[in-house]
Amino acid sequence: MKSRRDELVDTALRLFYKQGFNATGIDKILSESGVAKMTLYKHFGSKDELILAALTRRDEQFRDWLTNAMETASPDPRAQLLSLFDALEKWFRGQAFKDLGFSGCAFINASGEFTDPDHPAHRIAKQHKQEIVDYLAKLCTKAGATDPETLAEQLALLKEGAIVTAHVRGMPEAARVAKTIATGLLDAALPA
Amino acid sequence: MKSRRDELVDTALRLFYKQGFNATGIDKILSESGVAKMTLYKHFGSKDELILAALTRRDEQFRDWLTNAMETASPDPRAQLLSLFDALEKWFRGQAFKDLGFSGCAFINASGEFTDPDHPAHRIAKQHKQEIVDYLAKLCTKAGATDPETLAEQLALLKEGAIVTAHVRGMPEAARVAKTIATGLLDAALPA
DNA sequence: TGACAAATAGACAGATCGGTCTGTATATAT
DNA sequence: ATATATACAGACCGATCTGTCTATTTGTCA
Repeated sequence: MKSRRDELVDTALRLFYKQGFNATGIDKILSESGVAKMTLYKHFGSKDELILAALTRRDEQFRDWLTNAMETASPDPRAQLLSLFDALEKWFRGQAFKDLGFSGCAFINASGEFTDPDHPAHRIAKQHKQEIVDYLAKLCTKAGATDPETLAEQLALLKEGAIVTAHVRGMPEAARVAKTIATGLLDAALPA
Repeated sequence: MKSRRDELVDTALRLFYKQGFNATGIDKILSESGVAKMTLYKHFGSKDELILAALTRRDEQFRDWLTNAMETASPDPRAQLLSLFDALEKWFRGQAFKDLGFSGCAFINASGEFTDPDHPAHRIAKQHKQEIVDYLAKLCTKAGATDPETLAEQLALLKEGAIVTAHVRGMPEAARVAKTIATGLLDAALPA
């Protein structure tokens, strides 16, 4: 059973993601979640704190989904790395996070609204991206890459490019463009 | 000499870019530009129209800068394509658009605040990205690529990945990560 | 000098914002 | 049954938002 706090965070995440952070008012979150205003301010000190809680929830949710998708795709680390882009395409096409749809990356969006790198929301975004790079580097090591960190940075950059292209241009097939490049990188960087 | 309209659009672009669209109020644009409110509403029917004008200005400004940087870098189309990433790194480090600094891509940011693909701001963003792809495809053709459209899409995706990585993670060296990948793509796709 | 266009300052309206407060209802546990 | 914690509804506050209005000033051209 969901707590009132969970109800708030889930509703906030959904609205922030679809309509933006600054454009989403407290009152809309309250009416859509059916929670009273005082309850919000018992759990969170301010709207800003609710934003951070929503982003933290998204971080867990997204990385759980991604690592699960990649690890169930294949036992082979090389194939797992490539399956990243298959998972992305499903996301772009609205087949993951069905209650949220696809409105780009919540962390890229947050960094766009809070451009100051010291803003807490921007810091969470940076941390989220770093954790994904670290996860990819782990897989690259398992796959036998001689320079797993560099390879992970390259794959992560392809991921970001695919997300932006899919969202701004409405082009979910960007995932396959990225996958093609990634295949070439893995062929060159991994032992046959 | 700058018209009052230009003064408004330039100030609006600077504030929208640094602080976000929804977070920037009309009054701040007016006070920083020294323009009266009625003058704004004579030139533009609403804040939304000013947003569109600012994005349109940014489109011209950015593509002028980019194509100029690439075409002055070398007469060779292959080298021009690679110099895209040198230009990006200068941008990331704040050495281009000195009055604006670097706060990510204004069009990615706009798409993040106006996620609806039918929103006029999102449409302008999509169009901006498409025009850059078309320009890259033209250069790829000149460089002798057998499939210039695909190559252009790949290079554009690398560009988007570099921008996001540089902004969200504060990592201007992402331009070189992208350039390394691009070099491999060009080596494989262009005649020796 | 006089007419006209454009921009100015600033009050104002109506809505919405984030956040505070009071008072009531509900549910659990002793 | 009573005490306690939690959440409810909703009024309320000051600030801010976009957009409208009036009245005044500035600059230009004839």
